[in-house]
Amino acid sequence: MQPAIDQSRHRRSHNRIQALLDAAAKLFASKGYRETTIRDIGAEIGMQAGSVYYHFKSKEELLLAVYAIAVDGIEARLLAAIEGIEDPWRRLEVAVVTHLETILDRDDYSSVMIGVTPDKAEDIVADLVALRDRYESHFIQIIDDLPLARKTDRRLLRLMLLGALNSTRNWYREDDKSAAAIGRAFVRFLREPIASD
Amino acid sequence: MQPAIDQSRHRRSHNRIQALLDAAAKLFASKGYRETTIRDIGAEIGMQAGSVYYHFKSKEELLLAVYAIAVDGIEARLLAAIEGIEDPWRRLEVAVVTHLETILDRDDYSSVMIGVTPDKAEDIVADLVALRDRYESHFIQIIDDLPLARKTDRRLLRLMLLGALNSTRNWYREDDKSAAAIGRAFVRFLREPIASD
Amino acid sequence: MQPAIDQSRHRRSHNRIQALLDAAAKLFASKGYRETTIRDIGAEIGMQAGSVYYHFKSKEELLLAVYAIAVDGIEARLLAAIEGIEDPWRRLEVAVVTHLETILDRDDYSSVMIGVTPDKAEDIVADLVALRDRYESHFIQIIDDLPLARKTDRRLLRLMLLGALNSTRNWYREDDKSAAAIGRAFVRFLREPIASD
Amino acid sequence: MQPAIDQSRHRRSHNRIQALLDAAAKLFASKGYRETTIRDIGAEIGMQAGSVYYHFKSKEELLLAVYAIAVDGIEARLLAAIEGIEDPWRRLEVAVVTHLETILDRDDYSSVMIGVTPDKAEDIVADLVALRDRYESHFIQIIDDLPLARKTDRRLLRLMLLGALNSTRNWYREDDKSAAAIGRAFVRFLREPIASD
DNA sequence: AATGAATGAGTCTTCATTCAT
DNA sequence: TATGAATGAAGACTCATTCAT
Repeated sequence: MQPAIDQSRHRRSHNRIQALLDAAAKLFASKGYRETTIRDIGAEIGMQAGSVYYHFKSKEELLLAVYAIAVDGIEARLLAAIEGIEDPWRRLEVAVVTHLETILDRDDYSSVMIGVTPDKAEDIVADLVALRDRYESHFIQIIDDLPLARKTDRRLLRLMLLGALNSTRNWYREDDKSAAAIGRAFVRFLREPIASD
Repeated sequence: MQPAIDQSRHRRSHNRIQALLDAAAKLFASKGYRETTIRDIGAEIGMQAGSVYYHFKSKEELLLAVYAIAVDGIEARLLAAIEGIEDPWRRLEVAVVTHLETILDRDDYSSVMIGVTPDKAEDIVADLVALRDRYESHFIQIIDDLPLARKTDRRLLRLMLLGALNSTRNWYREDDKSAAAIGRAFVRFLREPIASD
Repeated sequence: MQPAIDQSRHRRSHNRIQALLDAAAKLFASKGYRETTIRDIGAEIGMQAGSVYYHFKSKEELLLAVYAIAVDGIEARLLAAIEGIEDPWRRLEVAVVTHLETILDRDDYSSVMIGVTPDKAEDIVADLVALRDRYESHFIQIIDDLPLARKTDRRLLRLMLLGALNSTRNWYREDDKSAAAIGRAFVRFLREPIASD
Repeated sequence: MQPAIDQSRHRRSHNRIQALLDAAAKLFASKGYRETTIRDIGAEIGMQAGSVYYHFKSKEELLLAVYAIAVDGIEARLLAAIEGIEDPWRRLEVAVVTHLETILDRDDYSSVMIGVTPDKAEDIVADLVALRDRYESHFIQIIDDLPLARKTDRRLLRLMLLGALNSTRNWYREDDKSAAAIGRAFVRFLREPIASD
């Protein structure tokens, strides 16, 4: 008879948690983990610092939650994007473009995952790293499927590519080329000989 | 006859500043700027926190000094390494290898320059950025000299390369391939077609 | 029926702020602004130094609050005292006596206003001065209403009187004449010829 | 045989002490005792903070020295000024004008004496007060010599006058009336009835 | 007579966290 | 669910003072 009440409660609570996560993601992404205060996060959604602790038992826990959502999101996007694509090089290109679009379109969650190094939160480094690894495993797979010259160090290739990709957030500006264009260019640099003659 | 006296004086004081810089570089590099305490730095060389301020007027000033030394050092190494090399691709390779050897050999100073983003120190962002730019300008030059296919976006190429290079510090371990090997591989990935057939 | 609950809540919190203000007023008045520590103030009411910052965002803000209360209080007393008095000289006398009674009865707030020069708190000098000016404007008015010999420099007269009044706190002791007696004497010195013959 | 050497030494040292005193007086007068750093004082004359301690064994000792010189100076001026003047009211006027000219002409030493309350320096309060008292005793004398109406509280009169006089430094500006004019006005306010009719 | 270096106690302030309500 | 109040540990920085040289 009154599930509505509970539902609304749940929903409301869910909303608050969601709001909290969004606020945290936004601030962690823009100012950094250390530089963001629990107070800042609360203020963002009109909540008192103390209240945050009703939902998350520590700042690190909050970071972990954001990280988890980030990985879920970017991973889902990636898988959806490459699904059904057969050509290995095409798969890579799509994966790269998708990755870049996600982190450069100022998706706060992914930005946190890219921008906050796990070691900022001592007690959960392992979890954070595991999360990242889960996501990067897809790139391992994709690169493994590439028809490459014998002896190509695929690990190094992946590391080079991801390093380049993730550092785009340090210099990318709104008026730059599109994320997609940049992604395609990166793949082309690797695939086609860039030297003239 | 006894310039030694003056020298010892100078040397002692100079040593303390040097020790301070080394300690700061070490800690900034390993724990991060924000995460490092003036107390930490002092303790590292058996000096009281307050005493640090006799030599540097603020934590930011200390960071700036470390940054400056870092750039002086890595820039000098780079220029020395590529001097006299005519072939443009060879120049790039040497530059890349030198850069990597510097930052991966756990040279604390360079690590700070690579690892500490300028915006962590509000009052000196500009100086920090200027310092970085000075160093990166050499890569602009080197890449400009490369004989590349028309329409190659050289800026993007540089950004990709430096991004990949600098992110090596996030995954590089002692037992990995040598810095030189990694550097050469990176250049090869760009220069030669990696695809089979 | 139980507004008491809300009241007690409010009252409790209000009490802490009040207690804080009282403690600050007391210490600023007796030891001086610079000489008083946030720790001192907290200790006075059994509060941790850090906790003070929950209520006031800086030491200066606390001083400003004390100043504001001081002016509100002394101004209200003054206006109440002279209200309805028609005779200008009588008004002055009452004003002077009231002023003196307020600051000599060891009213901590007023003592802060009289004893702490605005320039001790850089960021709020202007506010402090404005507050003082608001109070002193009443004396300007009162002296303006006095029937004085042509050419009397009323500004100088006010400055002389207030200077004399406010410096009483430097020498006044409990066993001295009463504040009222002193005030009346001061006015008499100005109004009646003190010279014999 | 070589007193010259010693003399020059003495003289030189004397110069440094004098310079130190002047610097201290200047800074204590303009910024306040607490607000002035030993470093500030040293810097003013190109001397290291530590060196100050060769000449004065503590900051308080330095303040005491400044105070003493201040009193010697202002007292000498006062005595010289009133010497030979017979008329008691004229003596007062000259004393007042002289006092005002000394402290308003930005004589740093006297400003310190007027502006720095003895209690800022715990260990030497007594000495400071004694010094002040010595100077003020002359005003006691001068006022005692005034032909005043029976029952005039001469102590109160002196306190009022000195209070008014010394607080001029809080509001006096360059473009104000001259110190002498202000002094004469103050005396007139007391001597002649200011009321019209 | 003066300096350079360092000390150590103290200052304001910040912040993650706790907890009674 | 959430708040208000408070804590306590830590952090950057200051400054009178000391002392070997």
